[in-house]
Amino acid sequence: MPRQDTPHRPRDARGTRTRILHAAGAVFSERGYEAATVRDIAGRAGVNQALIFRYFGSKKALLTEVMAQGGKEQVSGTPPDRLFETALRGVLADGGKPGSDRLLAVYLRSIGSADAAPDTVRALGEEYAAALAALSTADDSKLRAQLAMAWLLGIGLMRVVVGQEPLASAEPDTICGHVLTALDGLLRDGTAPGGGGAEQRSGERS
Amino acid sequence: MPRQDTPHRPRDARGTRTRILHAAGAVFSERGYEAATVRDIAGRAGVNQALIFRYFGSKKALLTEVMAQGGKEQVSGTPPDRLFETALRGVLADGGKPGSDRLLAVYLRSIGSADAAPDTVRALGEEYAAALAALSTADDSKLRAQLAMAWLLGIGLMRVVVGQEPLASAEPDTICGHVLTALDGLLRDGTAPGGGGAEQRSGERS
DNA sequence: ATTATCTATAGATCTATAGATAATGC
DNA sequence: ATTATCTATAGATCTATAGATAATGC
Repeated sequence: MPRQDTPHRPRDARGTRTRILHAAGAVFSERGYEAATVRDIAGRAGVNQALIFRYFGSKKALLTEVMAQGGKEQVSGTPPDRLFETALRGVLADGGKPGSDRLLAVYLRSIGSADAAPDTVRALGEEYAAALAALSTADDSKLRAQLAMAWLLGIGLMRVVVGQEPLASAEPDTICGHVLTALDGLLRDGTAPGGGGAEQRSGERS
Repeated sequence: MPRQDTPHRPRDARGTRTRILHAAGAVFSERGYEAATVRDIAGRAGVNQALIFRYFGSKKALLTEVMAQGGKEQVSGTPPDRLFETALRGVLADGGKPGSDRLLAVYLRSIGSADAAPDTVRALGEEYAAALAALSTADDSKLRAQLAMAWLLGIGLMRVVVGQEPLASAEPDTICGHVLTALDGLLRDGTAPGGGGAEQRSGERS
């Protein structure tokens, strides 16, 4: 049998770690946590499968690290009144490039199976919602902010994961216009909404 | 070794099939498609594991059957102008009882891994969106309807799967009020939204 | 006799580890 | 000498099937 044409690669600990992280982001976002295998990830990263355990310890720890990258900076680096639109546009920006869009897909695809995912989503959503809640003077401003975040996630789910048309191919500007218009009152007003179905009964203001 | 205390159960093909379906709904909704095992499901149903393959052929076929049950009746049985609120209240109704709430959790938890899930969600969403789209005279009424459906899914995701507070414990009436108020214009108007952030740039029309 | 139920296991994964091999730094 | 990379495999699943056992219908 001839010599395998895979001799040892050059030694580059940091580079290998980064390659694994990027590959994991791609594979987790495409297949979800359970269906993605460490061999898939190692293959995509072009590294030996055992190195994943050397550098990250376990598959779950790798997912946690993938989910931890990115995310928080956006909250502190964006003024609250632009935060929602910025996040929404991040979701809408199509998914070729590595970044927060891919991260969203990782969350959405792993939420069902990996027990770490709901915690991470909850923590991240908590931060966004707290910043958004500051915009409203309503006493249930946090609930309102979370409803807005829920819409954002739902749009990402239908567009990126489910791929439902025409939503999946619609212009970001169009979607953004609809959503921001609809949410304007919810996020800004302190007044109780009056139109819809069954709002808090009108006598009850205390 | 003494006789096993599990002699053959009474023969009840239809009953067994039903028990498996119900147990599958519960387990899939709790753990997601990948993490749920046929042994879990058989155990919960109180039947032998091999019967799942006898009655459904494969684990994936079982998921498909679980997802197929329920769903469609609501669209045809509800007037379009009540459809969204009815579906939203179904999502908000807490999940002890077996029904469409459980079904939603199955969808949300399996969307990442099972390749059948996105198709099913897309098909179901298509029906809802088509009915909802009839309410609006806008030329992008289908997109608007899908945005509404996306909100519904997102709320379910944050409330049922992620369990984010205060959203998870908020009164259905309160959430319903906020959401219906915000969506009022989106689902009813034919006029282009004018408020938000970055609507289509005003000069660029053709 | 028919067929629902159960036992036992094949066959195919997948994560994780122990320890060999080889590239780098001194 | 140190340590990044690779080989080989343990150990633990999990889906699915072949065929034995036993409950029902005639």
